[in-house]
Amino acid sequence: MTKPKTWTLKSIAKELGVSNATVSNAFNRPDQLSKARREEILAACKKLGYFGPNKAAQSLRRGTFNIVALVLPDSVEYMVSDPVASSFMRGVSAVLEKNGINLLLFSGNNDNLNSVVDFVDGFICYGRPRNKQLVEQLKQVAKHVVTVDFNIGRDASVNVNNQQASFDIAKHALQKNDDRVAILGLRLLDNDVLCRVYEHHEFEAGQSIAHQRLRGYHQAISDAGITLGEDRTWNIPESSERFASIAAKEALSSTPRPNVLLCMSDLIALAAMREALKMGLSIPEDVRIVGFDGIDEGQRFVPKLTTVHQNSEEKGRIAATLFLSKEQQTAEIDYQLQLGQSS
Amino acid sequence: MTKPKTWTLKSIAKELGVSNATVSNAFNRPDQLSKARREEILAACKKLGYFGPNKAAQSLRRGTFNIVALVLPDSVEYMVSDPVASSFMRGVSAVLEKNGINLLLFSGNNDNLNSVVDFVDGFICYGRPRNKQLVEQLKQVAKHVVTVDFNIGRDASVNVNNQQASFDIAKHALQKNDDRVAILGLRLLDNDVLCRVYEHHEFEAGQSIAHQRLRGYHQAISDAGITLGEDRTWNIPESSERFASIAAKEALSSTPRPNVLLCMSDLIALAAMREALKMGLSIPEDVRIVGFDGIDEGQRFVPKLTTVHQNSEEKGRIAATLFLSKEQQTAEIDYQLQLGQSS
DNA sequence: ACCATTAAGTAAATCGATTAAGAACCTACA
DNA sequence: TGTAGGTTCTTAATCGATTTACTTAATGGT
Repeated sequence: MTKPKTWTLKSIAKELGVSNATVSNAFNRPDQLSKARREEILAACKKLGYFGPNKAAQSLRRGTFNIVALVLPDSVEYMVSDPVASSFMRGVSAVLEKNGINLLLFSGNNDNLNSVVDFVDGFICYGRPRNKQLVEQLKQVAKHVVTVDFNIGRDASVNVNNQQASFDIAKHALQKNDDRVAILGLRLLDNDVLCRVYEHHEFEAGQSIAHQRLRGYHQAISDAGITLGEDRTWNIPESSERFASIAAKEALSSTPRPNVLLCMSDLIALAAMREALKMGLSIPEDVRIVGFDGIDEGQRFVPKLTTVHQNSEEKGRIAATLFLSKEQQTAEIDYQLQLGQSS
Repeated sequence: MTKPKTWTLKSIAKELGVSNATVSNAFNRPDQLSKARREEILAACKKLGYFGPNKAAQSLRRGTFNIVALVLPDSVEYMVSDPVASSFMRGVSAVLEKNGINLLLFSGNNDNLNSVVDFVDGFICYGRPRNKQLVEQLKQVAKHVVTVDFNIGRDASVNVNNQQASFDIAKHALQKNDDRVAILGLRLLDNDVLCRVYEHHEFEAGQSIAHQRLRGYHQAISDAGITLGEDRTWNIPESSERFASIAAKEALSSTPRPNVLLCMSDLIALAAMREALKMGLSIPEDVRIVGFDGIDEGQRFVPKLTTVHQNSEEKGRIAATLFLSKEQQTAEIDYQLQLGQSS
């Protein structure tokens, strides 16, 4: 009597001699049919091997998917390499998993939301996507959007006060007004290359994390009565060991040799410490180094890294919770200075 | 003249005074209509703000999704914490991204494939999912399945010879027949607790990675003429610093104190090295420690970790490529012994 | 001038479900 | 006894597309 190899609601209904609607209701609206009928239907389905309504069809009809797209700043590849980003993802997924919602990874390199927008309930964007077109689309897309670490005036956003935090850590690192400062910046420029940055005025109003942090540094530097040289800022295109080492080596060999290194990520700071030690410099006597993020490895390194700790996992949890509640609000999350022996 | 706030193929067709089919063809089958008509339609769509056929509807009709589910052994949370797993994901995503395919993360704790099966083209399973029901469903699901590091007789699989690799590394670590060996195993048991493992015979035929590695160790140990004590094996439920430290401390304080520690992951080995150093032991003089995986941090640690390097990223790339090609085959990938100063 | 192709476009079935509206029957209360 | 209300179930429209089979007109070869 089993007809199709793959059952559908319709074929099940025909098989059992009831209407489509009744089978659907058996799964979705128990109050719409008698208890006896319902159990009879469910039992038959289990026996026949029908596991319930097709989710894709269900979603098309209902317009809900139980899937949220996590929009990454860059490729998925980059994301899982970065401990901070990983923590964030951990937080997000913990909350979503608990709510039976699946996570779709979406690279910030894509130039079109299109390939996923019709499959998801909305978007959680972790950092400004590298592709500008994507940003424009996110501003307009007719689904729920939560942004993290940047703001495009959408439904909700989660932020750390990067400028204040950078100010605090820089202030801590700077001691005398003849300190020789260099900045190892992360993604100050969009050009994907490792280089020094000479023009600073364009960052005054920038909204990216890097620009916010840079302003914090600048403020602390000028408060300390120091004038930052024009060629004392490096742009590192991604938070990787390779680029960071090159930049650090370059900075530490430049004249005048810096005795304070302000690094925009812990990964960069760790690479810088390794290079400094390799060059025979002592930390913090010859050069003081501070990071940003608060990753585990920084606390295990000798000397222990001084950095700004931000609880990325918590950030992820908040972002996901905000998404689920559909509230419209902006959450600012805390940070703490984590003092080590590197400064 | 613009009627709906959100355009559909149908409303576009009506607006332009052509049939449904023609609009669809304009997007999907250029050869089915005149070039002029096609360009006219596409231009009109762009102007009206219709971005092309709804993907969910398209997928329902076509039965293809451009989404593959990555089935994780455990929670998403765990996955991104583990550097080896992250590398794997990096490899997978690099290949998929290039092919315009999106990645849906699916936790191995789920007890039902159901919530995603209707949304994806198939599954790439990284390691045996923790939930047994999931395994059963994967065996039967009517979509393409590629398994990695385990085998359920589905379409394709990618494996490392764990047993051989473990044999090799253990052989290297063992030097004399009075060596006192302890094993820090990862997920030997399914019970989620940190404990010693006394019963070994149940592992003889086990197919999990942990069991394969254990057999490799056992073989090397017996080849070296050593008898492994009944209480010399620990089960660590997950590759985390916390659990690993506790187990390592316990092992290193046990009697007789081991002078060889075979660790089933680098994360465990690193934790063990930290504990050993903290206890004032020298490595490798007092205790030789070897790991498995070949993560970056192991190579930066002092002393450098001796381990089995497996190219996880490559593994990911192969798995994804195999998935896309829909070939039916089993790939075995290489590993290398990476000699450091820890043994 | 005739028939066979080819091109361009349309009508209608279909993918697998949900749900508003209504039919049929039963109960109960005034 | 008539009617209001409640159950239980069905009919049919709908979500937003794709695709097969068909119509019509134009082209070309002999």
